[in-house]
Amino acid sequence: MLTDRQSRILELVVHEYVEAASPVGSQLLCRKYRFNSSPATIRNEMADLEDMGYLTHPHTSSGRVPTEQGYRYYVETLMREEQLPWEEQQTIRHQFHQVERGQEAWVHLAASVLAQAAGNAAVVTAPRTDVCRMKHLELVNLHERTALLVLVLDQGRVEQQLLLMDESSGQDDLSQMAGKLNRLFAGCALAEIAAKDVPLGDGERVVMDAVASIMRAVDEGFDEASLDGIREVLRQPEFAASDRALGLLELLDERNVVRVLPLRSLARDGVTVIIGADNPRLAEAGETIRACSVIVGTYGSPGVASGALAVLGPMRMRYSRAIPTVRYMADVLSELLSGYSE
Amino acid sequence: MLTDRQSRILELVVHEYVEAASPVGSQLLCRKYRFNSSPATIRNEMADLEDMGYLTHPHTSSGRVPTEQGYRYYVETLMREEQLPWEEQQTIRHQFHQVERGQEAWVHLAASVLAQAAGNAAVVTAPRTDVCRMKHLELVNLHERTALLVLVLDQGRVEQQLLLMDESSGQDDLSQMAGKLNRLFAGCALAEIAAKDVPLGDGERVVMDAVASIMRAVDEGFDEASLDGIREVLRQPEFAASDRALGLLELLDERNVVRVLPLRSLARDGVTVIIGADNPRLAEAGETIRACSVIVGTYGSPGVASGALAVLGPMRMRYSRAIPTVRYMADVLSELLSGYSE
DNA sequence: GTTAGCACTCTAAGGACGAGAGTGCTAACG
DNA sequence: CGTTAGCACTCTCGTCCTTAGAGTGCTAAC
Repeated sequence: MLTDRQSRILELVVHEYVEAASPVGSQLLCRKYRFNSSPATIRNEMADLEDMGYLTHPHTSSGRVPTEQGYRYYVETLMREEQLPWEEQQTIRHQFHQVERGQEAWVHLAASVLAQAAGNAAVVTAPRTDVCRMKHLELVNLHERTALLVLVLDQGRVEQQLLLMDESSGQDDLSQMAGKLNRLFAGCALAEIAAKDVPLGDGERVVMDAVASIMRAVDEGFDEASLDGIREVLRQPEFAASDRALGLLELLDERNVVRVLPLRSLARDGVTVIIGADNPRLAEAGETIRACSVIVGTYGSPGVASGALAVLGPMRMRYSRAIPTVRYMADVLSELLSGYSE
Repeated sequence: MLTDRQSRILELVVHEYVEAASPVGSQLLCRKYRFNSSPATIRNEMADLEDMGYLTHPHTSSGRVPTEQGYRYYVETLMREEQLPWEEQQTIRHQFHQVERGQEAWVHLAASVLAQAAGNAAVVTAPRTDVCRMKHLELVNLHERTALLVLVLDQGRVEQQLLLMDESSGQDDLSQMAGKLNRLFAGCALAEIAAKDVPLGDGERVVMDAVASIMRAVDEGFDEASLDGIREVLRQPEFAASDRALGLLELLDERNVVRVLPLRSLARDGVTVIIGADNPRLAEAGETIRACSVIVGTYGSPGVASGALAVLGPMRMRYSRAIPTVRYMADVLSELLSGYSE
């Protein structure tokens, strides 16, 4: 257990290091924060904190830097979350004001807003249910035997697929077929479609096979996710070396973030903070992410539809700000989602 | 006009500098390429080439580096385009083999394949016609008064928009309305829809207003584009300094590449190579792009539907490889597109 | 016109050096 | 006994110097 003074010192070291990004020494702490102990005392305490594993030394004669454990203790015990200032809240809300452009755009926007608000990289996964249901399908004739299947799932997610039909059929035929399939299967989950076991014609078979394969991919596959704001992270001094920067870029490709950061399985109730190699799931993700922290939250409601959101930045991150931002953003997205779902 | 020997030297300097990324001196040229003139002679020629503006000196006593003008002369006059090796061709074609996931995915894939093949960043814009035509629209009931408009344009481009209807209507009402609007307007361009001047009900008005605004945005707005492979470029030594890297990342955001690189207006017939601040349209784009080159091509056929593709990399780029890659890729995309359009 | 020779220039890498910041230890203090 | 002043020690960082190496430009000879 830490004494009050030790706590105070640890807190200040974290605070100062997060702001200034350079190791913090006993004098600085003493002067800047009007500590009523002498530098020598602080040094002694720091040495103790180091023995306990909360601080380190980059080299013999430099100031102290928090360890992973130090950050963790700070976040769990010492930190006071800042309230998100009112204007900030308004700015966030405001950006969602005029958007009515479908789910994908919505997720993009959410990631971008979160990244900006948190000043770090942000990931937002699209909302989804446990098993998706087909809401509506449409067939559009593109070219002789080529048709476009447009499949609307619950939550307004839209998937498309090209179909090569056995025989060429006009738009009217296709519309009629779509109508029939909609009447039969609208509102069904994958299992229910299979259970119905309705006899289908050749063309209908092709369509429903495609539908099934899309729905299976959505059910089993990785979430659709949008990523934004890596630039903010790369601006930080820990990524000044270009090889590190490349490492991060390689890791955080929009196409595979969710593979590396399986947000849904990382998220617990409320907001979860993962510091460095904290989490076994992330430990394999390599060097780069071990120098980073991730703050994960969820939005929506478990029964109906839900998604996850996360802020990712260097371990030296302004947690007291980033955590409430994720919290607030989760609320906003939940609210918006409830206006979106059935 | 350059003498044969001068041409030879310029060619070798470009070649060597592109490969090794460090200024090339007279001795190296002499040894490595078994020149049958002495270093001194080469030095004299180099000095002449420098006077004529084809080469420069980073500092008094270093080897020579091509200037923009030097690269341009090389590309226009000296370069022999390499034939893309057959396996490479197959690799490219192969990657398009199994894709049937709609236009957006197609464009993404194209950008990714091009980036990989050229070893540089790549941009591909979605195919489009001069004015888009609506092919089909669909209305899906999401939530009381909220409906999702799914609009399929020609070339299979799908746009979505949420609609807030005046009064709540069931899926049946919506489908009926969609049917009517399809019968009226399917195949029409924006102007033709306006010209028809059909009297519409309140709900129909809302839908068609949304349709018109989407189509206007597509007609007038920037092309949809996909970007990939910036990492390849950042790996190059010219971007080792992290501020430069950040500059490039800022410039080449997927959301605004086309703003900076208006591919369609840059492209001429065939393949266009823009070296450095060559092109007045790019000159304003700032420092970063002035150190880069862009190779632009088009695909599709002007009357029907066409798009643009580009490779972007440092000015020190392997043109003899990148140019044929763009050329070949343009052919492949054209072929694929013709199977896609009406 | 070409080339050998040479003085000159500039970079890159390594070593020396002092200033500055910080530590750890010891001994004195309240 | 906890706290603190004092001090020697360590390590970084920027600067300066030096040296090796690569390359140039010029001149004079071939």
